[in-house]
Amino acid sequence: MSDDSDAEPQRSVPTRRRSPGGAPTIYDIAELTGVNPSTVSRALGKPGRVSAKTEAKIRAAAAQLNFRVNPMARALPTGRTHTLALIVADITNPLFFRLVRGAELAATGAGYALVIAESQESGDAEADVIEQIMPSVDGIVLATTRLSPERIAEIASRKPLVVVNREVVGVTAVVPGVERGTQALVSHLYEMGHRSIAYLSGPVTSWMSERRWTIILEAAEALGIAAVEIGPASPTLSGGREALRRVIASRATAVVAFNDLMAMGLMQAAAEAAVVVPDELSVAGFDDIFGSELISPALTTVRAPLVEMGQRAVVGVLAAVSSEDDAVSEDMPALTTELIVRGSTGHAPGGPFSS
Amino acid sequence: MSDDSDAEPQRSVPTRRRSPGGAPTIYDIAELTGVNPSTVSRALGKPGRVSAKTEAKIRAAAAQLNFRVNPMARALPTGRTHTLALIVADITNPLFFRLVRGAELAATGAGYALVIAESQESGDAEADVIEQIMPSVDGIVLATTRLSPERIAEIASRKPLVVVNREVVGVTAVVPGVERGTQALVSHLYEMGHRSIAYLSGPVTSWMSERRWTIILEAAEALGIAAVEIGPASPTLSGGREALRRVIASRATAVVAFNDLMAMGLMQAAAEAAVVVPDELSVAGFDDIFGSELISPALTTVRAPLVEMGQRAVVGVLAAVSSEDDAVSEDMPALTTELIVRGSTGHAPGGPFSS
DNA sequence: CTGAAAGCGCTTACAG
DNA sequence: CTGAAAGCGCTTACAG
Repeated sequence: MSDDSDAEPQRSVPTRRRSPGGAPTIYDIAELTGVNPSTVSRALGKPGRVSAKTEAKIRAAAAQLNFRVNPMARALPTGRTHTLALIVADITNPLFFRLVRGAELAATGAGYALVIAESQESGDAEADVIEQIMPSVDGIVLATTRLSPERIAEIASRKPLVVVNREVVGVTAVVPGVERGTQALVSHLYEMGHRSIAYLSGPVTSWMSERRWTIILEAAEALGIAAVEIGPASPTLSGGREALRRVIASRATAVVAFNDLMAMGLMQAAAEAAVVVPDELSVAGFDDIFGSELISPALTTVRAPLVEMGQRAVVGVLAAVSSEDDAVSEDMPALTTELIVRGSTGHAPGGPFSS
Repeated sequence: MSDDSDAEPQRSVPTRRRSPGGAPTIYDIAELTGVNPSTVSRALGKPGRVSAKTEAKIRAAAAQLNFRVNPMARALPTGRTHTLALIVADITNPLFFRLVRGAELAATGAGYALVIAESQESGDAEADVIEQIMPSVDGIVLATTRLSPERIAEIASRKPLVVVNREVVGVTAVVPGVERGTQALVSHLYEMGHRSIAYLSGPVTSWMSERRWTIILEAAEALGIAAVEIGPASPTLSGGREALRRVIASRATAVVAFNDLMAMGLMQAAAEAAVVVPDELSVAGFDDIFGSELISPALTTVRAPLVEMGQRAVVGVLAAVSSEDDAVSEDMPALTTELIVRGSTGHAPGGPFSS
């Protein structure tokens, strides 16, 4: 009686998909193994919640079907997307490469995907980008400079957030100790005979630029030498280039730029203006980005542990994500900075060692 | 009778959330405006499907509640995540900065998020990463070198995919025309008196490395000069450094590296070995990455339009995503490469112009 | 240990 | 133009 036109309506078995998207679901596995979908879910989730035998069957079926849990479907009931956002100001700034790599490593290692978004050095864009990405992620690493502390605190109240290279009250921060490297830099310049140092600052909104200047100022005061702040300027090659004139006018014999990019711009402009580095002007930067070693003379810089900073920022976010506890206590050893002396700094002109 | 212990059980009104996550939902808007949630969904989706009046009310309420559609929830019924993946081999290779920026621009401009994943120059990792990210994205841009054409074609059969800097039958590719810049480079070297050129190749699996070598070989043959391939080598600074010995041994007077990073490594090693560039050895690379201009002497290179390539790759994926049509026809003007002559190439030693 | 049910927040035929 | 319902693929109390 295999008659298709049987009067009796076929019992409507709720044949769950084999979805058009093609991807197998837990229903396929359930069908294949003869268990309930919820059992499949349990077996594939935390182990030990299902008999070893059933679990083995289910895992085998999952493997056979090449099953992957649908992250979207999982995110809905759990509220967990297993995705983190890293917001940077400018993707093309080499500073971010190592930071991104560190964050990537830590995120991937924990089974999280990392969405990288760029705020294009604009405060409004920054806020928009964050607002837009927020619902898709479990937490955020913020490595930008334009947002106000109030906005940041507000975002932190909504999602786990870690800021990099700045401090905001009540928000977890990953900031290397700048003192060590920076003081070493000023001492180094002092020993080379410099008695007047210019600091070329970055964006006004940059907490880190402010911080670096403060330390330079204090170190200069302690040594009894002159220090002057020039800027603010764009934290880019051109920001550095455009500042050369003011640096020269300051009569400082050494200039420390907010970052390596600016320092390099300064050196390029100096070369074009036939100002010899370091004989006539010593130049130093911060971060030790790719290229610092390549430029000629190679750039003296205060190196930051960027890869580790990226990793740590992600670890911090993840800790907040899982503990759901707002109180994120940090017990990790302090991150610090280190002076790398290269050819761009030398004896002060007119001093006892000058040629 | 406001007695809590009222015997009559309270009618369980299905009070829809005001979710713990805090984010407002379309149910909140529906409640606030007195319409059905489905109407809210329609009003906020494609316009014109709801009366202007209702839509206005709904939009006002949405704005008031600061509503953002939950991308996960939307992805489930639609299958669209509004997220794209960009897979790169090595995030710290400056080559990718401009590519990433272009991709970012195009994606963000289209309302898509971009997930960046790194495959760490390993074929297995590459496959894993892709497999893992697949369910979360609507399409993929692949800028890696390790995957076999078969694997790539297989992936392309499952999701919209665009490959960058390589060609795979049946898969949309964004590849700049290498001929122009490369031929110009060989001509330039020829005119400088070079009669023997070495090509330092990248990974064996690199389609683009092969392609560049082919063109150099053909150009050299056409000019009647010698060309030799050295390698394969790692597409990194150290890959370049380690190859110097073999380059010298080849007696070629000019070396063209697979990419700028390798060319720079070669120059660093040359400097350490007191081999003067370009007087004793001319060096050139590909891509014109950040740093090429900074190294001394500055690097002669064949520049690729990386930002535009990134944009175009995303546009290509998006086209496939929306047309759902496998036949992606490309009508865009060809992308091309351009020779940038800088200081690292000069007259061949021993030639009529040599010092 | 396992099944049945409800729900995550949205979309989309299906009626009207 | 709008409402009611079903469903996307998963998770997780609730029973047993």
